[in-house]
Amino acid sequence: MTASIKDVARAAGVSPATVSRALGKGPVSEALRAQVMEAVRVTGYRPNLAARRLRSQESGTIGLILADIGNPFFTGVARAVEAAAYEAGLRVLLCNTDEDPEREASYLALMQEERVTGLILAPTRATADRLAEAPPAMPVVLIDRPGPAGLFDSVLLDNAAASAALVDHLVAQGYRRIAGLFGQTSGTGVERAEGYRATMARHGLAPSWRFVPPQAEAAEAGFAALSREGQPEAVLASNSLLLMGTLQAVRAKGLRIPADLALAGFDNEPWTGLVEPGVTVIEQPLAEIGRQAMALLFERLRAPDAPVRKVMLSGRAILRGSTAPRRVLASML
Amino acid sequence: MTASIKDVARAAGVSPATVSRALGKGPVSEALRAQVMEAVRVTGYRPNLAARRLRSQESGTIGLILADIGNPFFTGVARAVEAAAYEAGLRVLLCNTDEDPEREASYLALMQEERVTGLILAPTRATADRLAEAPPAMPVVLIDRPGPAGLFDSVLLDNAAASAALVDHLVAQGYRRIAGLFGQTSGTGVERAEGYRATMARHGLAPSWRFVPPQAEAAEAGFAALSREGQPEAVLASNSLLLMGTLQAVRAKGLRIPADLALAGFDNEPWTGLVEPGVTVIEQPLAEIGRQAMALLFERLRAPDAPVRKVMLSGRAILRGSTAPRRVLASML
DNA sequence: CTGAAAGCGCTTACAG
DNA sequence: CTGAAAGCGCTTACAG
Repeated sequence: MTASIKDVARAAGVSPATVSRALGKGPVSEALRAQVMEAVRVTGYRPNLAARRLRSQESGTIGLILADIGNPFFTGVARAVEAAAYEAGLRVLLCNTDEDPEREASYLALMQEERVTGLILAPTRATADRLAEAPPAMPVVLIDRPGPAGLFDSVLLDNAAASAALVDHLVAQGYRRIAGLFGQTSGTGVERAEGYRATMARHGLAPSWRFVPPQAEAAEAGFAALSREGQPEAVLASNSLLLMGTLQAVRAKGLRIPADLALAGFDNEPWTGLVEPGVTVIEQPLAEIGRQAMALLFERLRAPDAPVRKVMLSGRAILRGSTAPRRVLASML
Repeated sequence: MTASIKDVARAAGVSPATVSRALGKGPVSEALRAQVMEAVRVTGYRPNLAARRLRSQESGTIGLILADIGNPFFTGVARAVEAAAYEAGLRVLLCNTDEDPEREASYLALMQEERVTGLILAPTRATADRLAEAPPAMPVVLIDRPGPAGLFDSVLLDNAAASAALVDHLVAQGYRRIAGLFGQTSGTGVERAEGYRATMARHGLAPSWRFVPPQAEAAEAGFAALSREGQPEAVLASNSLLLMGTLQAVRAKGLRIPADLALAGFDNEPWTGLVEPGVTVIEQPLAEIGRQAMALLFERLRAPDAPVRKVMLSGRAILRGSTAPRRVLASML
């Protein structure tokens, strides 16, 4: 089979301990180190990580559990996490739950079995609740989605402020009947819905909203349901999948944007700037979320008993044609 | 720290061997199994995968090395691979190279060190070439991109046929000056370019193309370069990032599609159907690519010496407004 | 069916 | 700086 450290030792005429030291940080004379390197080359030796981890009791791995690998928000965050981990000499074990609490539980168990050094997690609401009862054995940083209050370090967007900014903008542009579609599986959806409702109330407007599964098809159905309650003048969608689904529904019904319906949402994906008109969105600082999550994790590893920290990042509104000022008269074709 | 199998054995009043058997497939009496399960519950025991792998000499893991986790093509394939692996009781170790041969080499080394059971890989051209000299120690299946001929199982799109279909369609719609932008890092880009050139020749048309890095920004620059050689009537882009970059360049120049320029490319991403007009694309069977890759891997594990197999899948052309028939007269605003 | 023992491939005190 | 020995937490022939 594959060469082991013993084979290398034999080829180099040294002990296995010396091979281990030469490959690691131990003190070895230059002469022996060279012999060992040559023997490594000749034998094609590759260390066995399972053995190394078992012996050293260090996995050298960060776990990253995300809700949807197909969502550019999460891939953007994953990139940043991986870059920071790589710099620190750590590996990333990436898992995708598809918003399924059962898969989340299964991956949480896996992370324990892998004895990962730390865990970065974007939990569904169901898992966020359970996290308090059965906290993982390693440090955890929550990203994008809130967990049980005060128990875990977290990096979150200021969702209430972001929703408020969108509603304020729509109101300023002349829209009043503003409806909302929010993801039902995440605490983030709840926070954005709260921000929406509070801001509508502040403006003295009646809210009209639905919680739906975070998928484009669900948004189409949700939009149809909202429309049956009275055609809205504008729709706010709490993530890019819902935004896309809403746009598809709008196109299917032949509605014009923004003349018949204004549209705003979250995540500045390339397509939101390519459709006509462009869609107004809240841009999230993906890379910063990933970096901050790793920073919190490292600090937690250094100081396990430090107080729990919550990092709140602000989104940035990107205003486009989908929320142009409302024309009260019927628009002229 | 965490409980080990010894702790469970002590709590259950049995030997570690019995615990191991109760948790695995070994023969254990129902009574002892129940005792063990209760002890597992009490101690909160989770098996240590590093120890299990070291002892059993089985990683239970498939490696998946992809060129770009941000490309929906690859996330789609990854989903299918993970689903098939999960069904087989295997884990997936997912790595993202960002088209960087150095990172590819580093991840190939990692896969050896993890002793993964098998490897699914979408290599850059640079790595594909090197694969012949230093073949990995485990079975390898290439996806999306060709490798050294006849050495590895592979699942590929029929790229020449797909390019030909797009060129034939453009020609049938009345376009003649058809330019091409192709990704330079992958063998796929080369195959699509070949198909483009051969089909242009078959129609007696002069080809005009550029190889560019597979990024939207590079496509904008590449499109500018092509335009300097004479404004094309149509552009073919060999993947969705290049397609998006071309569309952005077209928008920036104020060109109308298809009146000033027809556009066609690869990958049926949602945005290609949402922009106006929709963009004609070749849809790839993402899930099928992932499934076939896993199937080839399993067969290879079962029969290491079976002949090398190459699975060729066909794309499906989705025709949209971006390639509507050419109007020879200046279009009327 | 069950237990005692060996050993997977490493790293790391312990001596020298 | 170097080597012999122990041991990380499991699984698996080997006996019984």
